[in-house]
Amino acid sequence: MENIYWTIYRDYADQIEQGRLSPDSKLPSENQLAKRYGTSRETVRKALHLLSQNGYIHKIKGKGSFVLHVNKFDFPVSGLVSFKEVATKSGKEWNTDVVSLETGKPDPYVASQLNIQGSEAIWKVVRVREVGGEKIILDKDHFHKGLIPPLTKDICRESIYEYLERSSEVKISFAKKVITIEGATEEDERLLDLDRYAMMAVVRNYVYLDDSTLFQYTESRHRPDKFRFVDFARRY
Amino acid sequence: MENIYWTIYRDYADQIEQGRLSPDSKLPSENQLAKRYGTSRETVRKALHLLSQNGYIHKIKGKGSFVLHVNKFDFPVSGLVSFKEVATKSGKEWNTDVVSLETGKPDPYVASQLNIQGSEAIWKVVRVREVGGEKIILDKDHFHKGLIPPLTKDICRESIYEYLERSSEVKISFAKKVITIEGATEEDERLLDLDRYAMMAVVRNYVYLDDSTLFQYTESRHRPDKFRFVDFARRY
DNA sequence: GAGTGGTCTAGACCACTCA
DNA sequence: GAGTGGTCTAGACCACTCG
Repeated sequence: MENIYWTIYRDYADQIEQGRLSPDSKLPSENQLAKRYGTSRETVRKALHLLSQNGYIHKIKGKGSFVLHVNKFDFPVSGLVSFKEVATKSGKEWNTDVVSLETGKPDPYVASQLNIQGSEAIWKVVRVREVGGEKIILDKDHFHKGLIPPLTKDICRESIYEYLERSSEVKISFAKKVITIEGATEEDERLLDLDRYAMMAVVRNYVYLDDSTLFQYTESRHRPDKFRFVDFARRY
Repeated sequence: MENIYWTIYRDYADQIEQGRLSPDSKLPSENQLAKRYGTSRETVRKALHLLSQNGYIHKIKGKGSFVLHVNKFDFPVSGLVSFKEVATKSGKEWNTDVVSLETGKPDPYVASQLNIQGSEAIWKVVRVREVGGEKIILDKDHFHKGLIPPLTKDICRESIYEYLERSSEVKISFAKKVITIEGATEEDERLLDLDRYAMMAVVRNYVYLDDSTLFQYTESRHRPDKFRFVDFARRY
């Protein structure tokens, strides 16, 4: 139940994702929705605004709200979605191999990325992502040790995000992604099925908590032929 | 003046961009802002929500709204910003060379991307972007001819977006970007300073109008060492 | 003219933080 | 307990679309 606007948002986001509402079809008007959910029009508008921001619908003044053509299975979808969420949605066979899970002092580069001073310890997780039988993505995660509950290999094999969200001590708030293209390293070649590719798509992810402290730095290295990033943007 | 919430948004976005409000500093409370702008709290909240979505500020319940560390000069900033906007903000010396500007029938690939049927004509613009003396980006723009006012080489050398926004017949609403990495083509090699690079970062941009018709398809091909894409995302 | 979404108001109650 | 942001309400007026 929770928030009314969130309920409305989920209702329609789910219907659109599952194709039960087809593209170009018209949503009920804001007044109708307000009556149906027993709430005020402004609350309905909050939900529709969210749907619009996330590329589910499009609103036209004087006409109504319409379902957009959503390309499902875009990888990775823009935003803060975890590998597991994306992989399971895509329906492809996938697997995560935890190469290493250790705790200790960060090397200087990571320390600077995480704004770490002095002798603070971190969790360092290295994972290889296998999709369709090929080792394609190398994920190197770094967390402030003091900020999260203890990790295990089993948790890393599933989804660290799901674990953190459930354990609820930690609230993820926002993130910044930087995408660049860089030469493959010796490590990439050793751990992945690189074929002849010499370059990698590198996504650096900086994740912040609710109180705006930086708590995670992740480097996600993708084989270029399998890399695809989708971004939906709206003018105001 | 226009909308109140837009005025408030611009006021603070400008102050933060120009560094007149330093990171971590606290904004006035929503009630104070409502008084100061002679408006209601909900309207102030709309402006703050926009600032928050765009990565300018961060709101903490019970405490207030705080300025985030904005990395200026990130190229390209997430969203619908044109090359000219980004280039001028970065302060680097830049130049646009209009390789060709023609109108006619699209080839089959572009026609399918633009959802063109039958004998509709398009504008096709090919531009080379030079930054710091190097030809780095190849932009191939395609517009439905019937949807926009006529283009000239001079307009293409400046900013097509500025021109379209001023001419006001056309209202850009939302866009979808897809980033992939692909092999360099013979055309890339001929028109750009590619050095030894064999791959390109390709950004396909699908731009829609207010009535949700697709009106532009652009392929933006970047030399990999100069490519950088930044995305700011928020959990709700 | 009826219906739609866009903006705005003046309140209300809540959960949270901090002194 | 005073102040903060988060949610919600029940209205209002406007600009726009369409028959």
